[in-house]
Amino acid sequence: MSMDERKKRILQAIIDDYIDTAEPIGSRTIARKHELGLSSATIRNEMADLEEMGYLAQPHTSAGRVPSDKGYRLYVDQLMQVYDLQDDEIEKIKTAMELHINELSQLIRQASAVLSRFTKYTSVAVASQMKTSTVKAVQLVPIEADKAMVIVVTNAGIVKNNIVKTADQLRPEALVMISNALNDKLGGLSVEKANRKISSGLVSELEMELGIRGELFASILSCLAGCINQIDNTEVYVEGTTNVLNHPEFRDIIKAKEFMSMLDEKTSIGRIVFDASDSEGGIIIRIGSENDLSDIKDCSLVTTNYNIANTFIGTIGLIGPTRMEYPKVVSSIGYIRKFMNREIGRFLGLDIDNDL
Amino acid sequence: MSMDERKKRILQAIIDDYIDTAEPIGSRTIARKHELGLSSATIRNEMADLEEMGYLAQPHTSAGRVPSDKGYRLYVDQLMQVYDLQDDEIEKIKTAMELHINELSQLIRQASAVLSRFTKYTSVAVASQMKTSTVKAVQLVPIEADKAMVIVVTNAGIVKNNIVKTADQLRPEALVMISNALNDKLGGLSVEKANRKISSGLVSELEMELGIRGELFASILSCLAGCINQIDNTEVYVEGTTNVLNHPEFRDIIKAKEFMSMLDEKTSIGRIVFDASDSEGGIIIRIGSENDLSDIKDCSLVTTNYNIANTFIGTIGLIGPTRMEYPKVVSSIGYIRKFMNREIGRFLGLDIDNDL
DNA sequence: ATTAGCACTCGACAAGGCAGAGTGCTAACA
DNA sequence: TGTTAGCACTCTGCCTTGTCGAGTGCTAAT
Repeated sequence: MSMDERKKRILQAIIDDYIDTAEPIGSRTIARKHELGLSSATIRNEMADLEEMGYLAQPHTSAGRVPSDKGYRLYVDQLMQVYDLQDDEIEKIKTAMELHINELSQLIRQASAVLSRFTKYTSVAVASQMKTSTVKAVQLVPIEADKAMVIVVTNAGIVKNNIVKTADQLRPEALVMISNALNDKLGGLSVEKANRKISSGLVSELEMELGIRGELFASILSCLAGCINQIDNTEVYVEGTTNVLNHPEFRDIIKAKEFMSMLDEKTSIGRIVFDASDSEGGIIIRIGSENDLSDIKDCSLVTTNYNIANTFIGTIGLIGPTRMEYPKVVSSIGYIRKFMNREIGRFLGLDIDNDL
Repeated sequence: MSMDERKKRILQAIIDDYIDTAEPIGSRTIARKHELGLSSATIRNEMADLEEMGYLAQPHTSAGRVPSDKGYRLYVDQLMQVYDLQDDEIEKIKTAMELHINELSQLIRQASAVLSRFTKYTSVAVASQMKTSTVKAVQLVPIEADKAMVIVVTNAGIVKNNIVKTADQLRPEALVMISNALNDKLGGLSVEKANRKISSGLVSELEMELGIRGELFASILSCLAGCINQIDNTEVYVEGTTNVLNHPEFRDIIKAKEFMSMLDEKTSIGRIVFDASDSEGGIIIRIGSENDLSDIKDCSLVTTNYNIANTFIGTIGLIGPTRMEYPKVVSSIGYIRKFMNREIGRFLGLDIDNDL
């Protein structure tokens, strides 16, 4: 039995309908609603074939068919029709993203929120893998006689700061000296290297060069190390969790609860999304059991990476029932991705100008 | 008809049971489970009285009674027995709060999360009303030739920063001058006053004093204004939304959805929580219709303020069905409040030491 | 190869019946 | 006079039953 063109068209029709209605689809429905020029009986036979081939499943005898994960896979790979965002939809996204962005994380969160509101699914954004980031600037700011703020800026525009208690004897001028020395030593290093450098004798190195007693600024260095470690922390933003309640597959409150608890585990969902992301600019679709975690074996994940120039910054995606509106989801994510890349570039001052 | 002691004990028994079981309570249940030395018939008569007086309600004839808002009010005011946290519970909270706190907002979020996880209700924390904050330090940090970071620190330890594009001609030394001048001018001012000062001719004032052309640093000032405005932004943290799904009053998915959507409106729930907060150290309980917003007329809100010395910083609380475990909730919030106050003090370097 | 027809299956839904928990009322009791 | 026992009544939840509609597989005719 082979997968001929007719079977594909029937499968497509079934999946389209099922995505729409969430009800098992019967042969008559297809015969009526789609102009395939076939009777319900013929379609019935084809459907039996498709089931045997594993593309469809039957909840019970004498119900209609529902797509299997394998069916969805064929659908997203070959059958579904590209959905072009309408002008007004693009406008809607654009205005929703219109916001005074002050921090990179704000942009990411905003994008995540817009995506989930627009698609009515749950969005997950991971700002991760800052391991590739490099330290751009280190600065010490005196705040009070015995307190200073340590600030680290990375090339990706991430800013971390921390207040540290300093020795009373440290005068502001000394702070400036230390600050400059730190910039010299750490500027341009990757986060990992900077960390290693701090923990391997930077104190005594500076002690010699600056002529300041090490114990006076040791606390500053350990605080700095803390900041740098924070950079490496992957942040996970989940938006629109309540959207799942709109989908009939989560009508059962226990299912809904499971789903939401799973999303509350930010780190694990972050890992899943991150692991799902792949290579460069593509949009990755993971359907049901294709996902590693069994918790989401009834869900699909559509993700993409956002980045700047060639630096990978993070992943953003949507999660929903396997019965997802793939065409719309894919184009939405594609658009948001482009939008984010442009905004991030703009935010960091790289004037990349591509039209949207 | 008066509210004698016996009626109170019966009411207490009913509410205790109802909080436990979420089922309407009948006279026989009370007679059996509580040692009141009364028959079900007597209790029945008393219950009829309590209903007439408005403390109880009946879902329908021939069902048991449920407490009304008025009943809960009497309960929390006079009847409920103080719940003392067990040693192991305190330990649990303490270890959960054990965390390297780097930012004030992190502490608040953490406290909120712990509270919701411990009580199984939904927690809301508002870090708000920074209007009373004053500017402690302003700092400009050069990042690249034509970019600088503007940093503002307040007396409450809030830090905001922003990157700004500067004129090429501004040398780092000029930045230091401007920075110092800004500290002079704005240090100690309230957020509002600082804002007003910036917008009312600070540019020309500095131009004169420093001998630097105003247009060179106007962008810095507007960026600074942006930072200061951000300080004023109230942040709202909601944790444990999925907890509501555990309570039978939200078994209906529509109710659950309503509740969650309401919580998604961060600003409005923030306002409600904030409005509910009152005066100083007390714990405020708002039961059902006592709340201003009709959206939560089936919910109770238990809130308290956290602060440092005498400066009000924000509000934290729990939201759940009116059928709440008030005794446990109240003592949990009370404990978290003390804990936060101490940690905040410690974080800001005021070594207040009170045992917990 | 396709289609019409038919018998069969299964879930959804409404109607009816029953058991259990609770009430209000009345009359008896201490 | 307050308390209690007893009884008739009511309402919900649950289970059973019957019916309807959508869907299927199979067979025979086209």
